[in-house]
Amino acid sequence: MKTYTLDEVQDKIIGKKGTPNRDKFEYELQMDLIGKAIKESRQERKLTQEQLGELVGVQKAQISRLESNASNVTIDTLMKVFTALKAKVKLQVELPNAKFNVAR
Amino acid sequence: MKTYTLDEVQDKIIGKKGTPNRDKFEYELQMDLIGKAIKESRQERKLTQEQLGELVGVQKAQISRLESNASNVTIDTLMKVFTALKAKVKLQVELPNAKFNVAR
DNA sequence: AATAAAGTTTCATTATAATGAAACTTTATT
DNA sequence: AATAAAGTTTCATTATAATGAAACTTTATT
Repeated sequence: MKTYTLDEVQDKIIGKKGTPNRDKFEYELQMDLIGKAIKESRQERKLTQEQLGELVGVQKAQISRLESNASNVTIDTLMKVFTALKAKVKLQVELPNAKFNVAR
Repeated sequence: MKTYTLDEVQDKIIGKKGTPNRDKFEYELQMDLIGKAIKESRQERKLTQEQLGELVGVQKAQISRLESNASNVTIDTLMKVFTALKAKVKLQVELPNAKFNVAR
């Protein structure tokens, strides 16, 4: 099976690190994943959009929109959905250490 | 050189588990902790609110409000801030398996 | 093929997130 | 103690997230 480094794939497809396009893509990628995460979680729970909507307290249309990243969701909305799915959600923030830049 | 299959790349981008850590902060994704994450990250970078504001493109007042959870931030806002801080942010969604409940 | 179920899109409305400006307060520096 | 720097709060405005309803499309079932 052919394999790629993460950087190889990303560089080739979307440009080198630090370039505007790359930053934007990674940023959008995060956003895209939100809807994907909701959809996959819902399917894992074997629920229809309508059923999830009932649990959350919204119409199925709204679930559809959330899954398709139709808008820029708030944390509140995100939590309502994942709570309904009985999912544990964590935000992991990693600050790559800048020490080595200084060490030169 | 470490390589990845396409699936592994996906896992890496999405963030499954067992990811490396340096300065890693894990927060339960709750509204009140978002601000804390921003503040601690900013301080880790030794920036004032005004300096971070310049990087993000907003006034220091806005940074202050974000850090104090004055509102229900959107993913977009969150990403703008963490991108300015050169932080990597991952959303971890865990779906506790219901199998064992049934087993009983 | 018909029908039902599931999912999507559009339109319109309401609530509120995002934000600057400026006054204000708290904390640090001299 | 004075002064400067950093951070907070309030007021007002604009953009948009959240949402239902209903028509519509796609997918599954009979």
